[in-house]
This record gives sequence, C-alpha cells and structure tokens, in this order.
Amino acid sequence: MMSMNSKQPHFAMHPTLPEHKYPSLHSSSEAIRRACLPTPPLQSNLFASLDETLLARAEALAAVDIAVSQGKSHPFKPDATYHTMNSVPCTSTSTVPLAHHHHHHHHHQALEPGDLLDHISSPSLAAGQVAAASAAAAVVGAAGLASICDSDTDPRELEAFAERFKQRRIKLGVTQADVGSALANLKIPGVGSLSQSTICRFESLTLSHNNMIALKPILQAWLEEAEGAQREKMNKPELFNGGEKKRKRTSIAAPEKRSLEAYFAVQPRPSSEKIAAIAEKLDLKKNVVRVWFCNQRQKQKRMKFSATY
DNA sequence: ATGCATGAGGC
DNA sequence: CCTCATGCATA
Repeated sequence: MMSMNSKQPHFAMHPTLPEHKYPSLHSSSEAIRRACLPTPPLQSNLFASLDETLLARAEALAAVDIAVSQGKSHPFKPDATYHTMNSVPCTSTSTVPLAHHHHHHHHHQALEPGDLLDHISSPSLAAGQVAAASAAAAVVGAAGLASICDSDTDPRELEAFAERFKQRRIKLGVTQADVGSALANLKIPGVGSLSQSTICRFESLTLSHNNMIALKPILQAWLEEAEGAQREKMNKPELFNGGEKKRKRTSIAAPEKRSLEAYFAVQPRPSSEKIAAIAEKLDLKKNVVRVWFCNQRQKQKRMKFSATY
C-alpha cells in the first residue's frame, strides 16, 4: 500500500499551465553555504556559536567514548584508498549514462578517486593507464563508433554550462520541473524524465562530478530542442494515483543534528554498532541515523565542494 | 532549494 | 551495508 510506487515518474504539477514561478532566480552559483566539514554556517542565536563549539567538542568526545565502549578501536576505514580514474578517457556521454526507468545505474561510477582531492590528484597519469586508454580508443574506433570525445570532464566547462543552461531556461520561461518532465519527450533511449530536484541540483552544481557529466549532454539536447521550437511546453501525461500514502519526511531537530555532525567529524563511517549507539543516545531510529550518515557522505562529494581548482 | 529516503548494483 | 543517482515532501 505504499511500496508499490517504486518509481512513479512524479506526476506533473500542471500539464499545460504556462505558469513560471521561478524562485528568486539564481541565488548565486557561488553561494557556498554548506561547508564540507563540521562548521556549518549556523545563523542561530549569538550565544549559539559559542555553545555550538563546546557542544561539538563534547559530542566528539562522546563519539570516541562510544567507539571505545563498543570495544572496537577501528583505526580508520581505508575505503577510498585506491585511486583510479575513469576507465576510458571519453566514453561517458556515449554510453547511456542515464537511467531508463528507475533502474538507471550504469556502472560507470568513477569509484571515488580521492573524494575531495580527486581533482588535484588526477594529473597522476600512469603510463599503463595511458596505454590502456589508447587501446580502448582503438577498440572504439574499430567498432566503427564515432566516439564522442567530449572533453566535458572539465569542471569549469560544467560550471559554465550549468550557468548558461539556467539562463536560457529562464529565457524560455520554463521551470525546472518543466524541464524535468520535458526530457521524456526527447525520446532519447534510456532517458526518461527527471525531477525538479535534479534539475535544480544540476544548475546549482550540487551533484556529483560524474552525475553532472552524465546529465549535461541530455540537458543540452533539451535546450537546443526547446530553443529550436520555442513554443511547446510539453506535458507529461501521468495518471493520478488515488489514495496513495504520502511519504512523511522525518525532521531531525537542531540539537540532534549538531550531535550527528560532531560524530561525523570524528567518524564519517561508523559501524552498525556505533550507529545503533548514536541512535540510542539521540533517541532516533537507527535507520534514520544510518541514512543521515550516508547523505552526509554524499554531500561531501558534490562538485561545489570537491573542486580545488 | 534542500532534507531525508529509496533502490539498484557492488562488495 | 555502502555508494550513487534521484525523488518526494517541505522550509
């Protein structure tokens, strides 16, 4: 009764409603508010800043305490220790980088190179890798495929495109949600619709580097199409589900959030046991805490904060 | 614009 | 259980 909607392509809010209610436009692409570390721009009370620091320390200590009590000292989890780069130099855009229905997943994941430092450490090209790249290119060529070697792996290019995209999208009088649903009309194999959230994140670069690269060609295609025929607003015929249970969004209170951030600072990847302990201390569901950590990790990897250029 | 959640795919 | 791409619900 609630798990049946695996991936409802989100019903369009207004099929043919020429309503454009863009938010206050670009809230500035360079408005970096979410620091990638335990120093969130809290605009709380004046005394909050002081308390916050002390609290954070206390929580951090508590986190360590938890770790100790669990009897697990885990030095640290060497997860992203392996540094790898894209398997092939230029194949991202040509190999169906997007989702089909909701089973997207194209395993072209760049395997977390170095997280925040991947961009600056990438220039470390091994001879073997170069050779492999050449070989791959040769293979593609032999296959008769004109590999679209888009050099859009460049963060700057992506940033520039995102900016242009937003500008032109607004010029067309189209909302982010409209763009999302319109993508399905492009009939690009393997490309369905996207949500307003994703379009928004693309424009604000709050997506992973790889995700940006995958979405760029698609959004570019839409843009050209839309500008070519500046008149169709497309509508996404989707049946309305009657009586579907609405998902409720849990809201973690500020105090708990601060604690979680403190724990995260000392242990970004707590074990199941630690998560359980934290959940208990904060009186939150274990799953909520687990997901919180997952989301927090993802945030660290977003373009805006991983770029060191 | 963004917080919390889902689910596929990979270990 | 994690990572990733995505999305619903919301501030």
